[in-house]
Amino acid sequence: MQSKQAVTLLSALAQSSRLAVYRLLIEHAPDGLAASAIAQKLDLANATLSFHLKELSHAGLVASRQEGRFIYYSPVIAAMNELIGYLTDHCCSQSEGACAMGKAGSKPATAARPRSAATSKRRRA
Amino acid sequence: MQSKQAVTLLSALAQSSRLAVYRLLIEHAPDGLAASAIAQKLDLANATLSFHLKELSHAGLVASRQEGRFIYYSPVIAAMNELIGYLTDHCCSQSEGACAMGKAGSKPATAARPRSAATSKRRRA
DNA sequence: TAGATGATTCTATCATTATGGAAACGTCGA
DNA sequence: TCGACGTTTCCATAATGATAGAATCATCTA
Repeated sequence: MQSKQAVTLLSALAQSSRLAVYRLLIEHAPDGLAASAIAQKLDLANATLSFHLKELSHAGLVASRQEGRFIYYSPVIAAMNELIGYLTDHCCSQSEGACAMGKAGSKPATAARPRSAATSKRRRA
Repeated sequence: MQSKQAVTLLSALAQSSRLAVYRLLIEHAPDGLAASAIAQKLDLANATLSFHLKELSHAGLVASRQEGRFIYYSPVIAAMNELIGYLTDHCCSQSEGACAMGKAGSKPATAARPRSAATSKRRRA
């Protein structure tokens, strides 16, 4: 992944509504959610949500599939993986390998995760 | 880390000049670089660079120290760690733990061993 | 076919961000 | 004290982004 692509992904996530949409979709992966359900849960106007969904899908962070009248949106985990990989590759100074794996102490269960139940929460070995 | 903070960090990095500044600082960590050196290397006007440095430092991604007439900027690894941790915590669906550590699909060595990149020149994916 | 519903696009408006010249501020060496 | 230099702030301008009402498109049911 090159920087231009990274900027695209970062821009897509650097907006509170879009980040909320993405997080909501993650909670409902892999099936995803219909646009109307997202709009209702996040209290967004249809046009506004559609605008944000277009941004997210244009960045490759979400995918959509049609089912009847509904369009379901689901997160593209691979894109997020690439982004995290990019950040990891560029957050470490060569003099000290102080990146994510060395620290391991931030906070395992950050906030109340409704139904995640912290099952697969072991990030990094 | 909460979402608001994540949006702040993502916004700070979601701009090509700022991402380039941060990457440059990472290459010169932990000593950092003087603003004039950054401006010269990235071919940015002084005022523009100062604007971006303010953004980055306001987000907590870079720190500065004064040495005589020079002000040196260096990256704050902990902030990037927090961001990566946040993304990692929210990029995994609970149904499949497909995030960075379990997958190893996109990048051969990096995903499994998050340390690599800093030493090598070939950080492309 | 019509009607209802879900979703997007069109359009306008408002807000934020990016850029850089000019001026001001700080620090240094003489 | 001065002038040189590095950096930031002020300011105006241009570009981009966010928001949502209204219109449009698409799909289902009857």
